Amino acid sequence: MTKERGGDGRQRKTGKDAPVRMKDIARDMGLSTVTISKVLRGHSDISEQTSKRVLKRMKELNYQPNFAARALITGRTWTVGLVVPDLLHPFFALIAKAVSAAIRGQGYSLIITSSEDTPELERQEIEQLLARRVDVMIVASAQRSPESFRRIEERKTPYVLIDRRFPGLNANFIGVDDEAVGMIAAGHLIEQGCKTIAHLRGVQTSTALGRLKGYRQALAAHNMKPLPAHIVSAGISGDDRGEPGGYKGALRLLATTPRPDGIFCFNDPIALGAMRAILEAGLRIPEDVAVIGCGNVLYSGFLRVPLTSIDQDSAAIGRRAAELALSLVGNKEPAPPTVELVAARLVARASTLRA
Amino acid sequence: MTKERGGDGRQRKTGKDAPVRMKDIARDMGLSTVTISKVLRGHSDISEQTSKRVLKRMKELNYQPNFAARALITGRTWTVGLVVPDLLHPFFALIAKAVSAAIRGQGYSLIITSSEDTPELERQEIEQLLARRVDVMIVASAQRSPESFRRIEERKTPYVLIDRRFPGLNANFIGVDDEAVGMIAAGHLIEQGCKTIAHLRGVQTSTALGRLKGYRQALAAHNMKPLPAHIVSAGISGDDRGEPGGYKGALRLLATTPRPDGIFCFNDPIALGAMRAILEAGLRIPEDVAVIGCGNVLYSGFLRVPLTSIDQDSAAIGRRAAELALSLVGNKEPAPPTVELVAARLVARASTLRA
DNA sequence: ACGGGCGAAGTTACCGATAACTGAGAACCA
DNA sequence: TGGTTCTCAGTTATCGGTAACTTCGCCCGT
Repeated sequence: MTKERGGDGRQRKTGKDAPVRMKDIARDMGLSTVTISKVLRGHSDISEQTSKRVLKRMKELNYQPNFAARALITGRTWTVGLVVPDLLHPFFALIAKAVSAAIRGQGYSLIITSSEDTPELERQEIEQLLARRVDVMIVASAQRSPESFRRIEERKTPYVLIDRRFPGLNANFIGVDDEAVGMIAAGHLIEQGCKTIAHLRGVQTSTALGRLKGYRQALAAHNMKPLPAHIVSAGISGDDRGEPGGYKGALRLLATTPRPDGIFCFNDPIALGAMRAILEAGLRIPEDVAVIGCGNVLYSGFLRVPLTSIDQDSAAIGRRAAELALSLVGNKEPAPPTVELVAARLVARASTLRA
Repeated sequence: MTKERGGDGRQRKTGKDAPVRMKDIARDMGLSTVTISKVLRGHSDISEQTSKRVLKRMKELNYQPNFAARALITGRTWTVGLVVPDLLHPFFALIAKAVSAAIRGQGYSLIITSSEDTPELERQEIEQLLARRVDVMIVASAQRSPESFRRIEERKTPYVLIDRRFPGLNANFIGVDDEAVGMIAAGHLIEQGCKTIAHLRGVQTSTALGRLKGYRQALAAHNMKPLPAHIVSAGISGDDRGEPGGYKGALRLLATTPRPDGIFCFNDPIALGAMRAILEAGLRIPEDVAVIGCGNVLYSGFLRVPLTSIDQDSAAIGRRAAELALSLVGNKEPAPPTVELVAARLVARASTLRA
């Protein structure tokens, strides 16, 4: 009648090697499981001698704690979730890399998901991460509204927004000062002697709006005012961003009168498309039209015309976001939100230097 | 004396909302926990009527199973581990994106780690993934020897190698036929009239060796034989790959006599560096030196000289690897290894077209 | 001598699910 | 009518850890 299931009767010498458990070590050393557990967690209850012996035996047996069991009782999964719009975009790839590096060695693992710039998909991915009970989330959101984040807050999972933020959502945020970005970019074009400066803007995100605002401010400071036709969106609904969007947008800009002699592009892929349109139209960069991008993440120096860009230091964004995220784990009370803007800086190249 | 811990006395109406558990639903409906569990798993034990009611209530309460608890008893974590040498390299970024897309909606999550092209770091990352009991691993390895993989096999965790493989390791593999890549690339240069074809090779990996072999074969087929000085490694020990390695390597090649009039580069970043060196030396591409890369992952069409490259269809590699990986989960006996090579194809651009 | 305090380890209950078995009726069958 | 099958659900024992107590000596002070 004796039930002989795994629990005790497990064979440990047959080479079947199911992973070693605390129970195995405990029996092996004539101690209780709890003692082993305490040693592992550096509990003060244990004599130094016992502790050393146990640690030694753990090494020998190559013991690895079972994350699932631990998570079940402690509620912590030692997992960080990262949601980005597109892993292929170097800006986000670099952030992912930086986050990964920052949590490495802290015992955390990183679940990375891509929303493909689709709000609905992003919502689902966030639900998945919540279901997995990640300890904290880092999100570069493609949402239009902050609703999903209310959900995260309900679940009391801390999170950090990066790159894009939401008006009215008082959340942790790491990113650049997009207004400054817009001002630097437009200001640079003005310095280079551009008289008619257009903006190939992004879709309705805080980054796009901020850069637009900065662009307007820079122009206003020099008594310039953009024509409505000189502010064109590179893609309407997420279907047409990046290079193709830049190409089409630039075509529209080139058809206006007066034709712009400088274009500030929301990001580098868009700038790439814009440059293609400009060159195909038989115009010269930067003599006829100067182009500046944003992100500085492409092999910008190797392009047909090396592209001037605003560097956002995405590695720093990723690193700081990870550090902030880890600091939030395990807090009883939600800490007051931290907002941190990293510095943006101009990297001037041939596409704007009219020397 | 009655212990009143979480178990039963949990308050569910206070807005404290700890996640809903099976137990909550069970009590709510006057059923047992097990019944709920069976419904969730589509057990045939349950009447359609009960099943529907339970499912409905689950939806209403937004029930989400606790992965940790499930993993603890079933041994499955519904987690896939992906190890790549560098997330920033578009080739691997695209693979990550494809893997992510392929497992999306299958209930799996993806833990992505980067080895930074360091064998020791990769070993550690693999250990982490094993400790987390991922269901299956996909690895683009930076190892020199297949030792770490023996470890994975000991643990009976299935895995799929991508891109790089190991002689003597009979494992699942998805990648390109590197010999074919080398032959196509060198063959193309020959067709374009190059007489002296050099190779900027990669470090000691199966990919580098395969491409080198294909390169030699293509030359041999045309009675050409490369000078030893015309085969240069773009980086010795993982410290100097990519663009800088290509630059330095090309400088060495340009100093040889006879000077090569065609260079087959191990990958696109290396080709970029090589082109920089060539242009800086006052030579023309492709008239003086034709350059071909491999990967076709950069914005190759937008470069100063648009780069001819061998497309490896990395999206397909990622997708197939993910499909294969998922098919391995839960198999009792390790299935005989699957090896699958995706087709490589030439994308000719200005850097080789001598019209 | 005796209660108190302390160091070091053990007991017990539980985290939230699932595997494996048990049980109560209803339907079926000879 | 008694036995056999089905149906549909419930009981019980884990999974591998951890939190919160409890226990057992032993040294101390009064």
